[in-house]
Amino acid sequence: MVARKSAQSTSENRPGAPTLDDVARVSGLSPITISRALNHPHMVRPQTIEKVNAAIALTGYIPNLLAGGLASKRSKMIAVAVPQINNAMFVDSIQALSDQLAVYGYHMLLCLAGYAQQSEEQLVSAILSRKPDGIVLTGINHTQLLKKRLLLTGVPVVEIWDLTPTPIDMLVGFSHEKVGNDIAGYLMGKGYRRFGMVWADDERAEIRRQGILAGVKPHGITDIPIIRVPTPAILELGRQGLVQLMATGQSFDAIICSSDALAQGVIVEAGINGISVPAELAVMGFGDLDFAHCCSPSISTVHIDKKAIGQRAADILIAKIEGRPVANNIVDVGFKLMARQSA
Amino acid sequence: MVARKSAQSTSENRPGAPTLDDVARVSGLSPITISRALNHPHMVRPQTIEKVNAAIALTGYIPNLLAGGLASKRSKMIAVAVPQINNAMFVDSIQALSDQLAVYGYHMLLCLAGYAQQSEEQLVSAILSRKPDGIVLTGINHTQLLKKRLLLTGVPVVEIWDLTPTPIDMLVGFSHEKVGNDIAGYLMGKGYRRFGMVWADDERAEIRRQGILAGVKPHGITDIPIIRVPTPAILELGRQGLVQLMATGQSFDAIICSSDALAQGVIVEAGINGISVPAELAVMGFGDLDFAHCCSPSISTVHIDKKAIGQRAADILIAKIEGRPVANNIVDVGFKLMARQSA
DNA sequence: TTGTAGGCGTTATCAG
DNA sequence: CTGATAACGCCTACAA
Repeated sequence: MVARKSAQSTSENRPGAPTLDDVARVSGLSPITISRALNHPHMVRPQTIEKVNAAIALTGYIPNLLAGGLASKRSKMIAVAVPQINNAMFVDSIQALSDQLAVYGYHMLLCLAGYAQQSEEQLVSAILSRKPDGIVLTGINHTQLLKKRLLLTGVPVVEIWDLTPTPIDMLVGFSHEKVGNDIAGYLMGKGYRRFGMVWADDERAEIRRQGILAGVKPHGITDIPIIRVPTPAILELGRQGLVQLMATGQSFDAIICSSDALAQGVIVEAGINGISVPAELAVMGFGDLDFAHCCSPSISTVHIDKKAIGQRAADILIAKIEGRPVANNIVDVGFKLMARQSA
Repeated sequence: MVARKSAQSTSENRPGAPTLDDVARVSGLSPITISRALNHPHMVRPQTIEKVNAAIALTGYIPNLLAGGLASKRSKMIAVAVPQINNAMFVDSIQALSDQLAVYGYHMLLCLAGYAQQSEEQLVSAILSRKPDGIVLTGINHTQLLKKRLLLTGVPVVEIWDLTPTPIDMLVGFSHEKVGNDIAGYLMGKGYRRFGMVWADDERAEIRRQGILAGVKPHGITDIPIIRVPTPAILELGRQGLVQLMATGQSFDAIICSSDALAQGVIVEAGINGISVPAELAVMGFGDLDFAHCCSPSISTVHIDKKAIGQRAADILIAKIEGRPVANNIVDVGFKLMARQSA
């Protein structure tokens, strides 16, 4: 305790991690110059940058984005709220979104409602504390309070996986009602009339169902027997769905499912019961999940460009954040009905 | 412009969002009391808390966790690095991890290496700037520099989905080598000898392969024909895999796949070619994905408690962060071979 | 149980 | 192109 070793240039005697000041001291420059070298290199002479890099390597400096974000009011972070990720539908969009955000230098704070069923409202409120530069929300149904809060803070918001002329801010998705209409039209065109449904408990699936009902109504069909299943929709539930439909004693010539996994389950169950698909029973899916095109029989379904949803969402969100013009705040990525073997 | 309305008590004339000071002013308390009411309610009188809540509601105050984190050195954020999320294996673990983190009041920064193939090292370095309170890493293979960095910063780390006696810090996973051994033992026990493999290009899958090879070696089998496929492993690749294996002209009695999706593909392809499973060809998967138990034939596979991995990882990580004792820094969740119809 | 003083690490602003 | 100064919003001491 008598004589302390003379403090070395860097941080010999300091406990915490090296800071901008340490780098400044080592390089003989001022802190702000280090900051600029890192964030606005074009404002600094090349040889100065080299000095800075050397000092950074020497000190092992890691920037503190909490401090940076506090000072600059930009966190370079995007919050993404999804109901659940173990739903095959969303995963590809999230992956693409994350990839594209990375391109722009942003990180993703992923918030899952999860089993705890924390409401989206609470979730987003909590997230706002992190000061994300932008927010991605799933769907277009949000509480009034949430919308108000979002509008109040002014954070750029992109809603995905649905369509409305009046998004909170921006939107990338497609019309589930139209999907339903097209499915109805396709199956009617093929001559099917005795429909049954195996349907996940999901708000967008419900809109597709309405679209289907609207599509078959002109043909005198006013009701379709339906078995509802919980999310995430998995093969097993499809099997159970068909069993339950058959137990009603009615006869069917086409089963419409709210997702490909359910359709696959219906097909498996049909196979076990000696019902040939599509000869005796047609099966229609949704989503064009990776297995749909190469099952046997391949599944007739609706293709969604899930990757595009994530990518475009990142594009317009970051554009807005960085002040670049956004051509269109509503992006309809559409969909494509894939006529395959099962229906 | 002549006379400005007299400034109202809250923020009428202030541009930014309301801060702790605003709440303090409105409630007639000091900022620190507001802070405590929010973060350490037990240190504040109930009626004071009510006053605070009223003021918060009035002002529409949203805490700023960037500032809070900077001051307290705790960000309440966990960074999670996963190679890709559109890999059915990881999704359930991530969901469970996120759910459990939410229980403890932490948010998840999800970082995907993604298609850009940004190295994990760069990824984690970038992440450290956000000052996460903890980090979850996939697997146990990391560069020396990364390990050193992590050790240096002292952030608690949990590695998941693999096993080693020498983790960086903590670990939740299982032995892929043992899985391989057990698969070999099971199939040998069933009398299969002419093996073929359809295998994803993945480091953990490779370890399982080594385990299988080690397991069959005592029986005089020194090599197994293999078709390698890229990740993510999907049904289609399984089909192609079987086609390619058959094209070699060799005969097989059991196809071992690195994942259930591939196994499903092999089964589909076999079915199309009139090869009966398992009578003429056995098929083994891995992962026990949701569809494995209810396909037809059901898939013999290895069950991993994916949810437990995420949950336990959250548990020990948060325990360590919050200074609670961690009974064991290595958690082996094990696995279970599921003997079903396909093999 | 509540308040005061000071600092967390960075960047905006303005000056040179 | 570089630097000095003053925030950014909150929390950890310590004191009352």
